[in-house]
Amino acid sequence: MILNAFLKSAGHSSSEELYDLIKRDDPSIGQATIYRTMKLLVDAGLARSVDFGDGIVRYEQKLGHEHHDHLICEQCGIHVEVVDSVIEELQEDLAKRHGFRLYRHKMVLYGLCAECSSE
Amino acid sequence: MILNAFLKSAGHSSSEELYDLIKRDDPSIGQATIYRTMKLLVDAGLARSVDFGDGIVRYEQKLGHEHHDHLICEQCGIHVEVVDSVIEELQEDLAKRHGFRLYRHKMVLYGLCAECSSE
DNA sequence: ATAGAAAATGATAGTCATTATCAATCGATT
DNA sequence: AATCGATTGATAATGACTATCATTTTCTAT
Repeated sequence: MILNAFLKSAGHSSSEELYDLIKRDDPSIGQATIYRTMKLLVDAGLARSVDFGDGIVRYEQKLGHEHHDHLICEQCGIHVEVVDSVIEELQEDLAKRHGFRLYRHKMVLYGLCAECSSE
Repeated sequence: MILNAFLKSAGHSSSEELYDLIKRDDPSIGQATIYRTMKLLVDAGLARSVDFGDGIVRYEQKLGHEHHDHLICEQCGIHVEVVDSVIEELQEDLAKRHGFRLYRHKMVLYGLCAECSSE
């Protein structure tokens, strides 16, 4: 049921948001179960957690959903998924230059989207 | 007093860490004051807050301390400040390509440092 | 089927970093 | 010195999340 709600939800949902959704179908569900299940989905490789820096863990689908970074508008909150393969390579190089073996990275770009810029 | 402790502290200190330091000189100080003051220092342009993704806000000096990103060893926790001007440019391009005006970004690379790799 | 073990659930209390509140103190200005 | 606003420290509150624990629910072996 939780998996279903998660898969149906487009974008990046928090456990809290999913809880509100699922409660509509089954008011008896507890939020601890949502938190637990989302962690399980991450372990199972179905979900990936993302950190936008606001203290809330959001989840996005992982299946057929390649790695990407995020571009967020600080005004309206809209977010775009982006990837730049050159940046990815340079990150590898950068880490290697410092003797690090790179496991993963987090990159979030904050700015103003076209809409909000023109206002 | 807080500013002093912050300036003396090398690297990235949390309010909590600064509190422990300052308490030694003045046990009467309250931690709320540290939290408040660190925010003031950020507003005043003396400090910059950094988010390593562990739920703790750390502060670094801003004066004469250019923008940079972070490379963190997931084993021993050591962190290195890095900059790659090409990456920075590409981030600008990337944002522009999506119609965004870029204000700032956050990039944290997680991996294993040379030390920890060789163990 | 069925008893007994193991896992999952919901309710709720607890964490932990941070923030709000509020009375007391400090400080500048008259 | 009196006044009024800003700052402080102590403490309660917040909010996202986690731990606990008694109670189902779900296996699994018989």
